[in-house]
Amino acid sequence: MDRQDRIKRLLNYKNLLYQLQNLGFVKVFSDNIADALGVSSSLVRKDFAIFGIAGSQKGGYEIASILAKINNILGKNQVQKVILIGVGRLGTAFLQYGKGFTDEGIKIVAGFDIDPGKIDEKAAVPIYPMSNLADFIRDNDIKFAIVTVPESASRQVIDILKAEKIQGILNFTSLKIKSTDETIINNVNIEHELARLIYNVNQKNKEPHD
Amino acid sequence: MDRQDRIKRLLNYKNLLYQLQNLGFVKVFSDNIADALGVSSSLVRKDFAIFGIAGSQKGGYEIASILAKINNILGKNQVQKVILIGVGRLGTAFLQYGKGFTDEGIKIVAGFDIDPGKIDEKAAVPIYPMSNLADFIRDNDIKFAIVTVPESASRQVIDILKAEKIQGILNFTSLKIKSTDETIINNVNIEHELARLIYNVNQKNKEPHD
DNA sequence: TAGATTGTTAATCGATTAACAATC
DNA sequence: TAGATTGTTAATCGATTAACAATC
Repeated sequence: MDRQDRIKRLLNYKNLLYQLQNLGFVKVFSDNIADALGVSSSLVRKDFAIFGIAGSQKGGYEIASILAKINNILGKNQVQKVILIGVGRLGTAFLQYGKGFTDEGIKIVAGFDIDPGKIDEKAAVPIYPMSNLADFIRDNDIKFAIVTVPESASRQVIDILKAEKIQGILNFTSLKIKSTDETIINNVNIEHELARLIYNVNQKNKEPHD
Repeated sequence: MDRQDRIKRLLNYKNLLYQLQNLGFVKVFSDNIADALGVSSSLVRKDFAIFGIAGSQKGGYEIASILAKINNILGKNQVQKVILIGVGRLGTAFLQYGKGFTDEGIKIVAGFDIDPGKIDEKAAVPIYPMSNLADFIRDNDIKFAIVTVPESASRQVIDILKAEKIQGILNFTSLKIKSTDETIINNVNIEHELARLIYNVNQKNKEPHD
């Protein structure tokens, strides 16, 4: 979990700065960012220094130029095509979400499912049968996939994606899959997020000083 | 992000051990767990030591007893009641998911929405209007909430939850909200997870040694 | 016993923080 | 100028790892 924290903070900086920009702000100090996000100002400056974001001792950092830099770091200049495997409840939610992802320079270009009842090749985001998956990835040069299949299908689907040289997988199944040299896998386990929240609250309630 | 990593690993140990148990395994070595999850065996033993899980130099660790201990640590002996605010696509997905959460000792007991069309007080998990929220929390002694409302409603909903003394919030809106002394907030930002995955892949592709 | 694994200590590593000189 | 903030260095902190004695 080395320097993933730094990129996580970078994404948080981006969100905050867009909000400030909407409020009409032009410049911001590291101290304000620190307060808003609950980190230290040293860390904000250190992060900015590492990502090559420069400020001035006069007016702090210019929001527009930080955002330009961050978007550049994130490669938002070009839209990233993503496919989604498993058009269940969760998968459908992501397909419908659409706009939000577009803001991040991300576009879900197709969904795939084994259930023939789910297929809809004419939809805004077309849903194809699994048999089309390999060809679609190759024909459209897809590098990223979101996996929202049931746990029982998880391993098999991910093996197919690896075989087709998908480079990045966002895995929502409860099976934690390790990254390989070829494919980076980001496991998101919503049950675990909830379990951890509950643990942290229970832990806090145990503390004597209330 | 101090010792949250340790509890995250604990949840991963739990999942793996249940799978091993299904396979008929009774005992396991720290080295096997380490290989399966991509961590070092020292770290597995250190984690176990810290959580009070003991093994033997003969046959390693007994799976059943690790699981009992982990479930005890996670407080799974008693079911945790959770409410969900915002019955949109994502919220519905979680409501339908049900079973998965039950396995974790978590039960979503009600949903809430401002849209009168969403209200369904007779459903398996009843959906109530927002006006019922405060009373429901008090009458049922609710400590945890999942927030899946649109970003525009996010701040307002979370303020209400805080006012009603909700102790833990799992926040899926893109607004990162800080925890307070009273309320722990776990922010899950799916756009960010995807953006980070893409960043990591692009970063890897940049490396000279391929 | 010989071999292998746990449990634990000390060393390492890296991230965060504190502090302050440089700068506007 | 005086005051305030950045950029950066050194100190701190804590988590991970390596190593090995104790143990089965």
